[in-house]
Parts: sequence; structure tokens; C-alpha cells
Amino acid sequence: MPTINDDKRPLYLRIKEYLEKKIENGEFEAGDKLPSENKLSKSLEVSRASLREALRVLEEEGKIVKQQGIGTFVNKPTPKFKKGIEKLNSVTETIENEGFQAGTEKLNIKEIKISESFKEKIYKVSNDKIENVLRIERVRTADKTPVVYCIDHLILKYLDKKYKKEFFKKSLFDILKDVYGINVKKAVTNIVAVTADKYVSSFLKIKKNSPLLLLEQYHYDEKNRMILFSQNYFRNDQFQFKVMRKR
Amino acid sequence: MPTINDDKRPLYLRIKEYLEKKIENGEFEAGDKLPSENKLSKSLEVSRASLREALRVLEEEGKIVKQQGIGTFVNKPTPKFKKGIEKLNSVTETIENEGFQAGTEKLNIKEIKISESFKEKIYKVSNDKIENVLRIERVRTADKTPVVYCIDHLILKYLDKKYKKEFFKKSLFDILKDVYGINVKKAVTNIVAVTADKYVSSFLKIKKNSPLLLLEQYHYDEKNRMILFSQNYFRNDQFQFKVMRKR
DNA sequence: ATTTTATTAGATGTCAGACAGGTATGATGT
DNA sequence: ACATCATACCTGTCTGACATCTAATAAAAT
Repeated sequence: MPTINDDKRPLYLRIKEYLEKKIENGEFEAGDKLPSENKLSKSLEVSRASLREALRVLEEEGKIVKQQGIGTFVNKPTPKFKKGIEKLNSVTETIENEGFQAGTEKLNIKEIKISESFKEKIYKVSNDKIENVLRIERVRTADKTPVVYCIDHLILKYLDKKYKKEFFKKSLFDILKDVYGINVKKAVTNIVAVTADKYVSSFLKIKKNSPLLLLEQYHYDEKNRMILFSQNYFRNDQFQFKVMRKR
Repeated sequence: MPTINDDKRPLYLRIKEYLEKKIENGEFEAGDKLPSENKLSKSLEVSRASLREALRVLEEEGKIVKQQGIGTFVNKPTPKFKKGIEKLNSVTETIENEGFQAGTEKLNIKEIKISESFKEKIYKVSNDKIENVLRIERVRTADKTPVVYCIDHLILKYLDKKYKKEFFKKSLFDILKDVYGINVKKAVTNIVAVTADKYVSSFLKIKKNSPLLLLEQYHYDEKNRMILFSQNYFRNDQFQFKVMRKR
């Protein structure tokens, strides 16, 4: 049993991680047959039911394959790749994950009424009528080099406390969580290729018409409220995004 | 029970789809509490164990939320969005999904030895030493309009039959499946923003330096063999990609 | 009267054991 | 040599029970 962990997370998750590590460590190698569910559950001192829940998750993640009547096998590890785009990170985290120090260079904030067309767009994706937003314009840096140009729109009616400008030098996700108790859980993201116009190119210190990767993101909290709409222009020479696509 | 289906897929999957439909139909609305697992399993005439497997999947997809001691609740539907980039489609399918007719305009095929640097790259992602590939260059059209410029590299040693040029007017995925019995299962995709050089811009009939979305994809079959490497340059005004990102 | 503490009902979490159904393997019979 | 069958072992599914958590109610203490 993963007794080492006294945490209170669901048992099946602890089992899953325990097995996952054994696979990553190479204790179970690709192609190996796992012990049968009966033996495994006994040796881990958990019920077969809980073990099966763990196996189901591992199977869905493609790490094992079950075959009725035969057994359960470890898959070849999926070709390594760090973090896919499907994992939602703040821009700060994205920069830090690459080993840089994240910073903020320019910073303009302004409360604005949103346009009719934008209002409709938001209504479509959130069934929510929004009037006022806080527009935050920033240039984010990695080790002092500007790498991302960000325009964020925070839905004002969900902010129950006053904000200060210096809040926004840090990660928006952190501010939302720590100050307002809002947890961003997911984002519907539009992936667009654009070229830098003269403003953006001057901010990012790149040539005009350089290619940029624009992520347009509608962020939602755990109650599926649309909390934040952001447009992030990434310097493509500095950041690339990967994704695992499955049929 | 979903008795209507006589298919032989796992029971938990049929249950899952059955419940999924009820949610989508609105029989179970957002915020509703589902019947308890005991009642549900009895009314569906399945065991609680199988029902729980179905619920686990639905929970992982974010469609329901379980709370011990309280019950299971239907989530607000995640904001609609068609198909995300995480679903792997052939270019043909991508075009057809948008309601266009897919075609192929230019078509050059050539067997080549790959470069050392490319060989290393492939070795990294597949642990496989590749020498010879079939390079396929195509311009794909949607209702006769050129929209995607494709360069595909098929690993020759996995093709056990002769190929004909006209094969490649259709979807590569279909050819691999129908002719060679190879099922493409997943792809590790690199998402890059680029600008059209003069060649590509002439193929796609767009201005030089227009932004293009480049998907660099390593495709794998069910045995995790790297089967196909492709570079697809999408006209960004015609095609956009979405992705659901989660924390 | 108000607050605190037990009790209880009902839900999910976990467990144990059994049988059903699929698959490989080796023994058997021709 | 080949087909058939028996068998062992595996995952798939079912059943019933107990553990644990939560909310609501009732009882007790202030």
C-alpha cells in the first residue's frame, strides 16, 4: 500500500501515483505484464475495486493497456514531452517553467465598459451579461527580455475587493486566488498565428511582421463562471507549445 | 440499462454514454443531484461497481462532481466548443469538418535519405533509427481554395507494399490504414507561428509574410512506432484551432 | 431562548468474495 | 501432424456489507 502517504486524497489516486512512479522508475518496464489484479490488490493491501479505479485512470492516460483474459501491460512510454498546452498555466508559470525569471515591464490598467460586439461574444461563451471589465495591459519578461505581450480583461463584478495597481505585477492567477478567492480552473483557448504590428513589435523588441503566437483565452473558475479573458502574444522564437493529439 | 445497444463495448462505457446523453438532453440539469449510486444502479440494472466506473469517467471529464456524504451533482456544461486540437484529425478531416470539400492540388513524392540532424531528432522521439523516408509535398484545398501546405515524411521501412502516386491524393491516414494496416493513434504536435515565404505564399495564394499556423506532428501507431512526421502550414484566416486547457 | 452536543439518515468510499467470459497453453485423440 | 478439449489464469461484472463523511434534526447544556 502507498502507506507512506498519510494524505487524505482518494485512495485510488494514491494507488495510481504509486503505480505511475513504479512505471517511471522502470520497475515495471514497457511491455511488462503487471501482476494480476488479485495479486496486486493483495500486495498493496487495497481492494480490487480501488485498484481497478486506479488502473482505469492509468489506462485512460494511455500508460497501461488491459486485455481481458490475458492481463494488463505497461505501454511504451509516450514520447517524452514536457508540458502540453492542454495544461493551463499562467504566463508567469510558463516563463518560470522554462527556467527564466518572470517579470513585468509595462503596466497599464483601466476600467472600461466593453463594446456591444464583445459583450455578445462573452454572452455566447458564458451566458453572462457583462458590462464593466478591468483591462490590464502588460509586457512580460523572461530574465528581463520581453517575451509576451498580454491584454487581460477581468470581469469587475466578480471582484469584491478593491485592487491596487501593484497587484498586477505578479501572476493574475495568484491574485485571483489569494485576494479574491477565485480559482481559475480551465480556459477555452483559441490558437492563432499573427504578425507583430508596429506597437507590439516595439514592446517585444522584435522586427515588425515577426510571427507571434496568440492565445486568446476564456478562463473559468470552478463554478464555470467566465472570470477572465486574455490575449497573450508569445514570441515564437522563445516559446513553443506542444500538444498530444489522439484519435 | 442501455439495453438498446447490443454492442460489445465495455459496460461502463455504455452506461457513461447513457448518462452523458441524459445530461445533454437536459433530463439531468446543471446543479441537479443525481439519484444515489444505489438507486441508479438498480434502476439501470447494473452493478454499483460498473456504475461507479462510468461516474469516474464522467467526473474526470468534468461533467459531474461527487461529494462524499452528499451526493453526485451535474456540472454546468463546459462552454461549448467544437473540436479541440487535442483530437487528432487528418488534414482531410479537418477541412471536411468545416464543411468544405477537401482536395489536393500539387503533389510531389520522392524517396529520400534523411539528414543526420533529422535522424537524431527522430531517434529522440522514437528510439528508432530511420534512414529512408517518402517525402510527400502537397497543397490541400477546401472547395478548390488552397488552405494548407503539407510536407509529410512516411517511414519507408514500415510500408510493406508498393505505393502509387495517386494514393496520396487522399488522406494519408486512410492510406496507412487501408493499404498498410497501420492505424495512426496519436501525434505529438508542435504549434508554431510562422510567416509565409515566397514559395508557400504562392502555393496558398496569399501575401508574402502572411501569418501561418504550422503544426509539426510526430504521428504514432498503436504500438507507439513513429510512423509519420508531417509539417502542415494552415492559412490562419481559414482555420483556427481551439483547446481546452485545465489546471 | 440560545448555543452546543448527540443522534440519525443517507450519500459516497472501500472492502471481500464470487461468478462470467475471454485467451493462451498443453494434453488428448484421431 | 492436426484438430479438439480441458484447464488455468486473466479481466469484466455482480452482490452485499461495512466505513466514513455530511447535513439535518433532536436532545442537552448554558
